[in-house]
Amino acid sequence: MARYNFRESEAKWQAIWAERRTFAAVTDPSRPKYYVLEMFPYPSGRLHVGHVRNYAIGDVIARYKRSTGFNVLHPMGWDAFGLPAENAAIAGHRHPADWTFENIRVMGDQLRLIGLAYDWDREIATCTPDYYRHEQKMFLDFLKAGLAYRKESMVNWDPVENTVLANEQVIEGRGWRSGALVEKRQLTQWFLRITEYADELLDDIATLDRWPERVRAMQSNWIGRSTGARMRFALKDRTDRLEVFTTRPDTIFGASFCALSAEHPLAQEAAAGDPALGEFIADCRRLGTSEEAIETAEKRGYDTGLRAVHPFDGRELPVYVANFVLMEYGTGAIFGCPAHDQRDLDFARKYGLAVRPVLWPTTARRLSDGEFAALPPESQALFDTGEGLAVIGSETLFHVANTAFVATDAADYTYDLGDLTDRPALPVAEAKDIAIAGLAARDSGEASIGYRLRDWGVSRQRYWGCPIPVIHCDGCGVVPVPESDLPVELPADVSFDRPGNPLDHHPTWKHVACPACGGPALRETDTFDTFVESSWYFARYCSPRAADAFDRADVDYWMPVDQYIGGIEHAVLHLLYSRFFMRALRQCGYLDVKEPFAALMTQGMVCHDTYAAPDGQWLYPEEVEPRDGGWVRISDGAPVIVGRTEKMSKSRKNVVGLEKVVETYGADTARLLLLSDSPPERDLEWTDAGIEGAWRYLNRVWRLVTEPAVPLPPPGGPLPGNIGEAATALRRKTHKTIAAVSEDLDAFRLNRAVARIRELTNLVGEMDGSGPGDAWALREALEATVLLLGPIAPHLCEELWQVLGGDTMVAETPWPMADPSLTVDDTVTVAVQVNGKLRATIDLPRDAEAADAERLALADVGVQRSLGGKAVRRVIVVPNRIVNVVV
RNA sequence: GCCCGGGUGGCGGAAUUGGUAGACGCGCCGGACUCAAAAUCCGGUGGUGGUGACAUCGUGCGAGUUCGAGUCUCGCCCCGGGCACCA
Repeated sequence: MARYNFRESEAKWQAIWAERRTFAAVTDPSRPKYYVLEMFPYPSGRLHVGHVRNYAIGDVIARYKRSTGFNVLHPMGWDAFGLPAENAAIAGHRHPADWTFENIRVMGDQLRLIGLAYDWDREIATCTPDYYRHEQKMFLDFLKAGLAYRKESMVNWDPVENTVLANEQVIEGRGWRSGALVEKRQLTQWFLRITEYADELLDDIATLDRWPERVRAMQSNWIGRSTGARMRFALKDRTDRLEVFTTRPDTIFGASFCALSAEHPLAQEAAAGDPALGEFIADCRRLGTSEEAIETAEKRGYDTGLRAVHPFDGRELPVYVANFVLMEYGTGAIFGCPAHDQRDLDFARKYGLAVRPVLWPTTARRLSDGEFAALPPESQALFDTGEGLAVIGSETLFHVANTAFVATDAADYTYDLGDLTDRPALPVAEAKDIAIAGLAARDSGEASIGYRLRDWGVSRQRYWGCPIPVIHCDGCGVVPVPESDLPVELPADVSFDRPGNPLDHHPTWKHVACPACGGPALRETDTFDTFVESSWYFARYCSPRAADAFDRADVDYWMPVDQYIGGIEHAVLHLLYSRFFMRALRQCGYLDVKEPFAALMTQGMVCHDTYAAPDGQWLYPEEVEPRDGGWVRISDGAPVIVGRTEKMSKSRKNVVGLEKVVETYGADTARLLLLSDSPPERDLEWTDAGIEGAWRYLNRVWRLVTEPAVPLPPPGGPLPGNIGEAATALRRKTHKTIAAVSEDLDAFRLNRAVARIRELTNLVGEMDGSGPGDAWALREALEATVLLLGPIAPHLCEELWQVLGGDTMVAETPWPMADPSLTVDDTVTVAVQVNGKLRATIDLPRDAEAADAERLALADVGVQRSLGGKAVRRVIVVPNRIVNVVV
């Protein structure tokens, strides 16, 4: 029995696809386009099977869309700048470029090994000047458009490495590599004005109807728009006023204090005359970022002695510096309303500040004098001090003690303001409007919107990134590099023998003549955050060799990406930055796209069991084997602890090497397992049994095609006149499968598509070929099987297509069409229920009359038995589905 | 705390607009072939009771709507992920 020789076939077809440039995409406005893209990888070393799922999913879609007539763009490239290359340079004394390009070569070969239908002619690497020169030009245009600017900001500074660290690189307050305590340092950095587009980025999420709901929610939360008011409090004995931001202007009558962030200018000023306050502010700074402060979340404050005057009732409110007020949000100052905000209540309880309830649940009612008199004295005391008692319904006491009442839809407003007195069941939104109008009338505030989103800091004190194309001149200030001088290339001769940014240490690179005055000047030595490169690479693929960033005809044709596929870990940053970048580029006239990704699919992780040796060391799967019901280390027979199944990662060593799998089972087998064992968006468990099962199935298909039950007629022959029952059944199954698989692929149900094809295979396997027309039906079924399986197991299917006598490649053969007359059956099996319980099934002609269905159902012996002679009250007939007899 | 997902056999997972729950696969059990094994093929496989046809229970829990609920409504429980002193 011959086995499929995948080694030979896979190499052969990969060579043919490459040689014929089968998957090269050509702009052709006369044809419908389909752009499918998987998030490009960072070339960090080697791929394992877990990395490949993403690409396999995209490949199925690309191949499927191609065969259904779309002009498909499916490119691949490298997100090639980044810190790991520099770390490798420091550790291994290799140049980051060498290290990066070596990894690109290795990983490219790995990707080619699994037969992905990429247009390799469009391959790009973001670390090449050909790529990043355009990014520098974009930056200069952003600068002109006011979308890029410089400002001082706080950064995480590693004093040992002399560099800025990203938040993710700070672990428990220490640098991830040096272990040094990280300092907060004020640095001048470049920012991109993403907040300019905050509203648009938020509102347009509604148009992303083919994005996962959770990604849309995460983006919304990240932008974090909240509407409210800015309001100003006069300060006693001062001429300036204190401005605060609030989302709840309707609770203003409950205000009992104001609070400032430690960084607030007024706090700083007050600290100048109060050393204890200065100490407190320093404390806040220190604890501000530590894990401990966030864990305990203890509210702390310090009275500045300042007094704010309530704009409506003239009460004087103490002004505190409080550790829970953030300078970066709103105005860095708040008013505190303890009765209706939990944080403010916690703070008020700690510092003995008044709690003034001013609105109530609509289900509460205030007490009559008589009821009040009947209350125990301690409750009356609470009410007198404004702590608030009321009755919910007629029973429950409502008492503002340690839980603030936060109304969201409507409330009974009970404070005294000419235009807002005792308004029961007032919608909160309306109350806010009334309060804002009151503020405006007193020149004390107006409606305002706050965002959580901050501008994007893009400066990194790093070598292996895109140089920021500006020059600093003592006389002229910041001078953009003239476009004719682009690209600003990274110098190759750098040294990593001391900490800090090699660009800064380079003897000559940064010394240049000022483009404006010609005098001596210094280049910017910071480079861009690598998220900048990944914010526009997908558009560059449309015209990867164009002299400008984009060829308009190409980018207009191909963009947006029709289907983007990648990990959920990029749900916010990469996707949000890319959405911003398209808008910014549009504003600067580069292209006319707002949303770069029309549809997004976030694939699940590939997981595997973990193995640990007795000493706690992780072991690779190939280092262990099952023995006597347990697991042991192969080298010495030591017992192995099988840990829980986790995402494949090098650190846990629970990875399966790509080459190993491809050598043992072939690329198609690996692809089949990755695509069929779970829905794409869910996690998938890689198991030996799973890969064996996939391998077994492909061999079964191989056998069924190469050794059919009866000799197959030549391809393209006419349907024989005499077709038996078995052949007709197979034909129906074939056409139903074609229809169902097409639907499943359109809906990304790859696992179900595979299940459908397997069903067809099972029926093919049952055919003995003895009936009239069997051979013809078998050929039809096998051809369909090969074409339907083509996107999933492309090498095997090309090989089998040849066996079947195909004169084209599967990759260039149109998707099979289902014959609609064969996708519906003449007879249907209808379930018969008695009182909703299944009692029998009957076969009926399709679309039988309800009366006939009822008659035949009642005639069924099983139905008669369970009726037990009882009178039929009612019969419900759902055509072609069910008959329910009610007794 | 808030926002998203989920909860179905031993396991991964199917199930159209409410209409035969468990497709397909893995595993397991039994059998065929073989000196034996591998590979392959055939049969079985939600629980309980029954020799059996069959009965009965069953989609996290509790109610409800309906001729009929995995699916819809209300109230809970549990798991996973994201966000969070954001005023």
